[in-house]
Amino acid sequence: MNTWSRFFIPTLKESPADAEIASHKLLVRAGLVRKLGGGLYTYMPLGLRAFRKISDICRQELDSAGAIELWMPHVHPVELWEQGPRWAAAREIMFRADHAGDGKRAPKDPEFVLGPTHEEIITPLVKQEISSYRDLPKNFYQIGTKFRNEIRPRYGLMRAREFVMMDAYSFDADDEGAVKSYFNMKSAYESFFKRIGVTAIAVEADTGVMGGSFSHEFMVPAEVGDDDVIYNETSGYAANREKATSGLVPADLADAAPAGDVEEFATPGVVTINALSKEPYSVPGDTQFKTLVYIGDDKPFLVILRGNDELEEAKLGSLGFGLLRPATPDEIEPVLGAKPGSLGAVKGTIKNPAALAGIFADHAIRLIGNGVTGANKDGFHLRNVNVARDLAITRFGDFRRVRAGEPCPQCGQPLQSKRGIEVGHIFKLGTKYSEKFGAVYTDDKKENHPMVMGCYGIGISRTLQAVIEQSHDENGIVWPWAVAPFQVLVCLLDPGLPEAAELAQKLGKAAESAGADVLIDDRDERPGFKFKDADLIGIPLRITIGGKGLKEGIVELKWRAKKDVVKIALADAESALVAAVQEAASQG
RNA sequence: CGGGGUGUAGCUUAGCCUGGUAGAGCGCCUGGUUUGGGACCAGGAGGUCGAGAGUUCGAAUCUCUCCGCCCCGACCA
Repeated sequence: MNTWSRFFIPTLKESPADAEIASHKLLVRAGLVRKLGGGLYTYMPLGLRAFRKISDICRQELDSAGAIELWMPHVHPVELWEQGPRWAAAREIMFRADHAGDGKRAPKDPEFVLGPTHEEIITPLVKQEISSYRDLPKNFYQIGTKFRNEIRPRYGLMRAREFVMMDAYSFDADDEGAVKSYFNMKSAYESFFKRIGVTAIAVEADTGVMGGSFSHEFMVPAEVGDDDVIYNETSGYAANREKATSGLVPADLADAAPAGDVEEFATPGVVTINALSKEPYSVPGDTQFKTLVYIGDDKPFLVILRGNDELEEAKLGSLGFGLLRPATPDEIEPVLGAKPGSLGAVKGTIKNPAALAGIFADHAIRLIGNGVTGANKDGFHLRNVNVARDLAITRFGDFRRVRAGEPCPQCGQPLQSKRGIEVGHIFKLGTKYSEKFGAVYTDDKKENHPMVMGCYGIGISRTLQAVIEQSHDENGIVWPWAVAPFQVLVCLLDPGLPEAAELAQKLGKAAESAGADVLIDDRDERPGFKFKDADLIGIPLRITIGGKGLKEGIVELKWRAKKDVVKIALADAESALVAAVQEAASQG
């Protein structure tokens, strides 16, 4: 049994200056982690215990879902990444793992990188090992360290450079199987989050640099989250804002007839939607066309939105470019013939249309019908611009950012929005990686097919912090039973009293045999000090043994999550403690 | 990488504007008094003031460069 004096829990009265949010402060104050550098943390003994609880439960849930654990290297030969489908985008967040010396080896490009995830490793492995439909499906997973050179590490473990992730990769013979694997993992995730006592909701998500066809994120609702979840309680619709759609544009909307000929008018000095909406022009934002210029794999392209809509940059991913960025004014003028502020996509006004990779319009501009846009001539705009007649659109798509209050795409009721922490992600990848790496199998008709993949991640270290963010009060952490580093704290107020110390041992052992992890606070400290520490580190069940209580013939039982203290006669202490442990364990 | 901030003992910080002996609280060590919600008294250890250069008789303080860290933006588990 662990005693506090022998264990190591360096608690702090004050919050470290560099911690901003509650969970980060508590991680440090409760002695769970210590910082080495930006985004680099040591898991202290107590923190490691909670961390292990989470990863063990994760492992159990994946095992019972039929996934198979393995362990892949963290150091990767760079060639695998160069061969993979996303090297251009992925290399920006990857650490190089060059040799540290300088003399012996000829300087050249990095030979090794540190793994940010393992598609590029597992796919060649499976190509090598599996070639028959008889060996499919398979789902491999590991729980290990990942390295990402985040531009901005943040909030402690929330976005770290080195972090621990469960990553799984499924391989199926066909699409139907892949969908089955996908939903199998989705339900494994759901039971995982339920077991660790975390509210995490699955939302539709963008596939990002991963590629693939569809995807869900698991979000822990929290003010400090980095993501916006757009949802509607009636229909159950929930999506990351990057992916969210709305019912703003009716499916049966007819294109407006032209309202008249296109006319040019002078707008000297007007370079914003807002300026054009004011006197003397008074063109409302929702009747203006906004023309944005982006560079996709070195070629410019246009995106057209309603004037008062914002571009949801992630949605440009559907266009299939590898690298995307906004164009600079210097890049825009030679192509369109004007500076930003007077841009448009009206046929015949674009200076060098051949240079464009395409003109992509958001569906919502069809609501405008006839509107105003830039003339591609500095200081001039065009009116009576008709969507169907005048704009040189390559194709329509969903590019705008959805706002709260717009109609839900499923039920039409207003959408709502809240912040969330992304703790898990599942992707149906398709054959993107298997084709690239030649992971094919032979079916029962002797035909070869690429395997259909899925990939799955849970940020274990991030989840640890999300638990704290979701479960704390002004005094400290309130651990859910299943992930608490210890579940029972025996608070020994008078460790010098032999009968008290003896009782602590006896009750501790009883709780242990009932299945709890027990910590005895045997330190020679004042009671108030020990209670403060107990609240801070958040052990769910506290049993207090003190000289005073012993004289009265009682011990005290207190749940961290509750206010009241229950006094229990000495004779009943053991059975009451065991019953409490069993009850907590059964409720999870 | 752009914008903003910050760096003084293990932690939280004062001092910087207006240059002149580095100070406090917590924590730590010793002794004593205390002991049911972060005790008190006395004594003590602990600081290249992020690094380098410059200005100056003299720099924590002023100037420049670099570095670290934090926050806002884009990326992600």
